[in-house]
Amino acid sequence: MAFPESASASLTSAEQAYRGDVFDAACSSRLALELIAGKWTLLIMPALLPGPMRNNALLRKIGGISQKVLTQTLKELERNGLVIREEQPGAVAHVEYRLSELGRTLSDALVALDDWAENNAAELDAARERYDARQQTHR
Amino acid sequence: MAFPESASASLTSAEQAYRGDVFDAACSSRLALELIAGKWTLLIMPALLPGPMRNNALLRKIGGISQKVLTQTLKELERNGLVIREEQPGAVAHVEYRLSELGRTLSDALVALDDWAENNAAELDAARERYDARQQTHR
DNA sequence: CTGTATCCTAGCAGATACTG
DNA sequence: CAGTATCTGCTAGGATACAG
Repeated sequence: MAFPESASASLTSAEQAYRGDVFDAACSSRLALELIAGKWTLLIMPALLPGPMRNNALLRKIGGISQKVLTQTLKELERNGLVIREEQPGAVAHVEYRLSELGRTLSDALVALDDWAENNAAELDAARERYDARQQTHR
Repeated sequence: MAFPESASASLTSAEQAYRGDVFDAACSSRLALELIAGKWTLLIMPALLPGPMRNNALLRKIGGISQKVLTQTLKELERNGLVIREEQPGAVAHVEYRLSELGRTLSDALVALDDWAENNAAELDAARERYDARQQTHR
């Protein structure tokens, strides 16, 4: 659950000493997994890879997300140290979001997934059609 | 949204020429993304990477999953052509699940995510604690 | 052993309106 | 522009019992 705390007050190089097991429901790596498994995390993080982005820009870039969910997800990502929120000085409100170092390493892995989805979506569609057609005839 | 691509031979030409955009809510690659974004998909697929597994073995290996959700998720993965379900002959019921070719390519990407989660869970924990402590003092 | 069939509930997430 | 505040529907998912 929370046994890495003893050796990781500041997390220098001793952080590699700990390795979790995602298959263990009680392991905190499960929390990490559930965070990054979120359907919006998979889009927000890669969207920030090219550079910092503002709220509205993200809203426009990520089709289908609502303002509320975007804010919620960004806040959760910030809380976990993956995204950095920065209020820019000025008269009008101006906030930028960018990836942390840690966030960038995650984004790389997520981009691979996005690419996989884009490249294999058609094959999945075809498989679904085949499966559903088979069910039709069998029942 | 159309790219020339020489992919799998089992696909029709129309399917081969298609490349999606996950940022487009209407694109079918979104469906693919949502499928693989599921918290259980991220565990089931890598669990099958070493070799075929039976229902009960998966149930034991994947901590926290229920029989119902396991069956549900496996069926959805089978429907999308990622997992193959095979009933073994015999007196007692005996079913094995294994990855398809397509599924194996996805699993590789998912394992990378699992590894990331395991290696960085401690750092996420620390970030959360820092963030929550800051909120405590600021309010 | 491998599921199916219900019932049921917490919380995710959409729509809408308002604030600094 | 960048959020917050509600209200609310939906459905993922847990518990349990039963079936092939």
